[in-house]
Amino acid sequence: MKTRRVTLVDVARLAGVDKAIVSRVVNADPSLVIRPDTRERVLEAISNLGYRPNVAARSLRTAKAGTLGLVIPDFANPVYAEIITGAESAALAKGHVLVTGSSTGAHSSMDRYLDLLGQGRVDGLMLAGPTTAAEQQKLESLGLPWMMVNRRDTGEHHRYVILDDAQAAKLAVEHLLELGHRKIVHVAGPFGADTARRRATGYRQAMRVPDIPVRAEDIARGDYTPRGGAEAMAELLRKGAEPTAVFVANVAMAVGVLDTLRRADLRVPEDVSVVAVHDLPLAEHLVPALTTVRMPLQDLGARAVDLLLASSPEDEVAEVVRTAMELVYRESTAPPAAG
Amino acid sequence: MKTRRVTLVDVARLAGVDKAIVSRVVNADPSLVIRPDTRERVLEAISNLGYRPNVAARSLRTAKAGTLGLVIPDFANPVYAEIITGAESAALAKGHVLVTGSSTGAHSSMDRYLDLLGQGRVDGLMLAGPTTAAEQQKLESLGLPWMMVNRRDTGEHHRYVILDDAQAAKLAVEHLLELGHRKIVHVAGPFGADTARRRATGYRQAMRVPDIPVRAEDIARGDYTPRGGAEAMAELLRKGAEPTAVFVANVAMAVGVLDTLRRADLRVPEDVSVVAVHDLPLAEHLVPALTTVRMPLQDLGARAVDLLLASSPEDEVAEVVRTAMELVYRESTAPPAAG
DNA sequence: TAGGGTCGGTCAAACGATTGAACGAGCCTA
DNA sequence: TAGGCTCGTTCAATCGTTTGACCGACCCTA
Repeated sequence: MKTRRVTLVDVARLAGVDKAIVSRVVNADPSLVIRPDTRERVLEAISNLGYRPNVAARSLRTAKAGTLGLVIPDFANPVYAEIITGAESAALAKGHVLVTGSSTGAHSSMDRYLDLLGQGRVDGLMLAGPTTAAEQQKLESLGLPWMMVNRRDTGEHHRYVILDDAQAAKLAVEHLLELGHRKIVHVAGPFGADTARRRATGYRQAMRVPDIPVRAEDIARGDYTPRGGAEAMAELLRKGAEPTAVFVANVAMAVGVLDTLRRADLRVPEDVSVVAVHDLPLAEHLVPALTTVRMPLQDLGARAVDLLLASSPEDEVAEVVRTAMELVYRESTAPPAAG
Repeated sequence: MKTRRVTLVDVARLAGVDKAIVSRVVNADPSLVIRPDTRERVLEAISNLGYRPNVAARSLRTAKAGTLGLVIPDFANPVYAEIITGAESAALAKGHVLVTGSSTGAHSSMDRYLDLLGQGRVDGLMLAGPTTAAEQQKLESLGLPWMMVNRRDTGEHHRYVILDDAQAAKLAVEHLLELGHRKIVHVAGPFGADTARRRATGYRQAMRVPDIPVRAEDIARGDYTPRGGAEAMAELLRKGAEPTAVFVANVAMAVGVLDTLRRADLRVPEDVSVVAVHDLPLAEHLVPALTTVRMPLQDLGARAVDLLLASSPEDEVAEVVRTAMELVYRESTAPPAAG
């Protein structure tokens, strides 16, 4: 019972019109003038036969795939889950399908993807996470619009969308300042990540307002992982800093920071307050529940899609998404102990 | 500088051969007999021009998209992240691209996806997570091979791949038994989830070996969320069960279980041991670090892809992936307190 | 009644790759 | 030297849609 797939021609035959008519009806071509009853016949034929346009043929003809690509480092990282969610939603709203791939799996890599995507599989490409200059070079050569998401690209020709990380950091630090903290240290992210650099800048800026000096030993760097956070916190304690509060550059490191503080018999928030960027679902279930700054990561993903669809390969794109950020006040922050 | 895209014809012209030759070289057609120097010329032309086959044209001709679809409920759930990772890796290994979509977003739904996928966008479809009978009906009508992943489908015509959930449950409960526990209760998953039912069955089976009776009040049901787990645990305590150990059907609920135990001033593992299925990255960072049973979720995703690619729409597919499972012994389980 | 406008369609040429069939040039054999 | 075989390559139809160009019928107007 090998039912051949239904094509435009089948519909046209059933409706007694030319396939061109059917095509224009399907695509709501504004230049089409048609009698209501003819349109009715066509629509009926479509639904009777269960016609669905063949995407390959359409793509071939129009040179548009109706698909966008998003490459992330790792599906297991919840930060990317939010970006994906936002991007998918925006893509669907514009009638596009989103292909999300990870660049760190056993069989995957940027290169592998660029090969597989070939020509005409996607209309544009978004890269979240680290990318080498060589890869950016290769991207340019594809002739596709592309964009870095949550990372500034290097190079003179800019194509990126990022969030206002400095502002997020400020919100976090201001929260600590308002609670009365003055000895506030910072567990920063890796030097290579520009998000980490912007958050560190925001920390410094916020500390400047009440004119609290930030010494070198008030900042330690981790690699955005729990272990990295634990080590960075340990380093801060070892250096003799006796903070009443810690601003941590991401939640993964905050997990490690809490571990280290627990081992050092420092209670959170009684002895030390902890606040981190950004508000992952996980934050609520840590012990104590973590105070965070929620960043608009879904908006970031959505905005990337919109910009991508609106841009040509030659365009310059550089945007900072400034949707409101919010401090989520939970149990890990409190006023410093008196005295 | 609108450089026209490079096609087979361009390559053929440069190499001084017919485009048929180029096509066969690109696809490594075994029926092709060709002089080594000709092949060399072709390959050189390909690389000089940077030729990449047009996917749409190829799909149109071959009626194969080279793409598989995977629909999950939610990107933020780390369980699906593992399935995706496995599926992506297997798809790439077979030269296919994986399109992953979520069915619960603002603009997405099963239906929306089925429409968007149209005809010829994917060669097969995998559904992880709940699906209605109506949706299964619609899937059948697409004429595509499809498959439920980590869920048994209803209906007489089976298409599913699942894991051995009962075995996972047994491993967890046996671990508790070996530690010396006998008062072991179960926080089960929602009735609608067949994974939950299989895990409950495994719990009962394991308890039968040492002939420990399982009473109705030894099992409470949650909805696979932290809150659900917390409530189920509270219910168990209220019912007067004085367990020395809890087997929890998933990690999300275990988070809630730990909360409830903490609130009830029961120490873990001194007063109550807790073990859960499956080993998410998160488990290691809970307080105390959670003992779990690691299930081969990546294998599940990979196997689904392999089966999908090997099956026709009419085939029956029903497989239980039995890759070894492993108990991950952490801090939340210990022998029961003496006396 | 010739000329010009709508209306309501039809025609046919792309888009780029795949693939069965055909074909010419050598060479071998009888 | 004709016929057949192998080798290496070319020919051309085909996949299903899109879309600019064209066309016939009808009505209106001068």
